[in-house]
Amino acid sequence: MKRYSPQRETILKIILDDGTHLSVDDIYNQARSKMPKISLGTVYRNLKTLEEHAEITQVQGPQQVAYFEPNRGPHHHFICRGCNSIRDIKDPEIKVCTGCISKKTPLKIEEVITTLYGTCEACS
Amino acid sequence: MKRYSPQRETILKIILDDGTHLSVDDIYNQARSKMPKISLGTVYRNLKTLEEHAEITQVQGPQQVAYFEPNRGPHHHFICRGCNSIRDIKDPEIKVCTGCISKKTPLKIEEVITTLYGTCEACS
DNA sequence: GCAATAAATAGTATTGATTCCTATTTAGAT
DNA sequence: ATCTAAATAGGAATCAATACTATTTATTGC
Ligand SMILES: [Mn+2]
Ligand SMILES: [Mn+2]
Ligand SMILES: [Zn+2]
Ligand SMILES: [Zn+2]
Repeated sequence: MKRYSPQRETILKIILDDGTHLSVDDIYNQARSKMPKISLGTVYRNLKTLEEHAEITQVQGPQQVAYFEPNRGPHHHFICRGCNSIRDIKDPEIKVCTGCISKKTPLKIEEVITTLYGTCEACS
Repeated sequence: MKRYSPQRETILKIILDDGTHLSVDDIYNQARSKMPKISLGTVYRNLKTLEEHAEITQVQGPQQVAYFEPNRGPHHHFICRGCNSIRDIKDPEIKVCTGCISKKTPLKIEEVITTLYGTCEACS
């Protein structure tokens, strides 16, 4: 982190306190209630910086919209096609054998993202 | 398919003939070389229709860009972070135990999408 | 403390993929 | 041949994200 700023602290705190998956707009609105003059560009810039420093993680939600959550180790996501809600899946059944794949291709695999789509209880 | 149109046939043929993963712009440009007056809106509309009728599949590429390919059964994708190229991964090692998960959650899982990110040979 | 300076910000404009709108054309049915 | 719902071309609008820029602010060295 190159420099400290109250805006960055505010944004990080919002994400840590919430603990779930927040859209940029969620974060922007919450931040504005604390710092009315904060700009949307600042939110985007800091989200990027915080992600680069591994303090938060970006999750690609439905319709290409980004969501952010605190870094809490590798896990997967379930996205409800009814209400677009996102929730964590920690089930270790979802495990990809990266090593096995690596032996068979000349590709360097750096990350594997598995996302489950379906219908949540509320939308059933 | 509600109705036939030469535009739709042209678009489908481009995707079937190519066989790889084409961006909307790729498809639009190829289509224009055959039908100079075709509009971008028509390309988007038909891609959506063709996908709804399961003749093609949409792949979500990097940076919110959609790619399309012929329907050729379930498989996964590798996306190179260097050149943004997409390629198929058919390795059966990538297999998620949907049944196992289903037993543990009240969520209805309808689709599991696994995407691998990394660096291709050319970009290494 | 006090400049110097590099980083960060607010506000605004711009981009770029996708969708929407509407008058016109067209494929398929009777 | 006529009718009508579906599809089209062309353009405007949307919307998340980024870029730009003048101004503010945190940090470093005196
Ligand atoms: Mn999560
Ligand atoms: Mn594919
Ligand atoms: Zn739901
Ligand atoms: Zn590459």
